[in-house]
Amino acid sequence: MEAYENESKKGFWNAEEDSVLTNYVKKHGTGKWNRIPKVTGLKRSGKSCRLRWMNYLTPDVKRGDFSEEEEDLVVRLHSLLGNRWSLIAGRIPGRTDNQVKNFWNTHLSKKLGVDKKRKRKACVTAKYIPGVEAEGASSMERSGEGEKLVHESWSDDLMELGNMHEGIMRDDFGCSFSFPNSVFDLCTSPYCTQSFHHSFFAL
DNA sequence: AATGGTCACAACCGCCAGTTC
DNA sequence: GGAACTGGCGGTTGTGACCAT
Repeated sequence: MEAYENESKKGFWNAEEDSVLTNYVKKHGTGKWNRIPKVTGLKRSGKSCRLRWMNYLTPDVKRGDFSEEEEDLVVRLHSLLGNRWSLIAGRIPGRTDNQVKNFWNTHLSKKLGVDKKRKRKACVTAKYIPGVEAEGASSMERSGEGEKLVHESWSDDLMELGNMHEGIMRDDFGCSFSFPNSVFDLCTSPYCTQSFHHSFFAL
């Protein structure tokens, strides 16, 4: 494998490489990315192949400018999740984490006057609330821990949001607060769908 | 037309967590 | 238990396009 890594080509992909990668994925499916250079002869690392497929070649990936709806969604999700680009992208059909990240960095952070440094590592501890957790296993649920760090980058915006919705989130945001873990799933659970979701997205 | 600055975005890097042996 | 491997994530960089001078 080292040999492949060492002779890996870098930089932009060409049409031929795209074609080789696309054919491989069509035939074998995704996963086992490190096999691709060996099997196809592509002079790219497995990671590079994965990235190229995920961000560009996947059939359902949407190209072009973000719509106003998408932009609005990114802003709202970012205020909730911080720089969790993969989570944000997961809620925006056809958009990848890289697209969302680039869009934020080039458009929205400028537009909203976000200070990048401010967003980093505002550590908050959340408590697991038995019974509140909705369907769907979460890492917190599985861990069985009473308290666990669940998010390292809750932004100031979320703190403000929390204060505005204290019926949903508790009011002691100084260092810890109780918070349904399913919020991580961005309110697709019954609990959140009925409460947090409506409150939050009605902002 | 040439040059320099800025912008947008694709791709890379380093780190971490999960899995396998 | 731990080393090696693999995939995923967020941050950063490199490059081409565009614009102003």
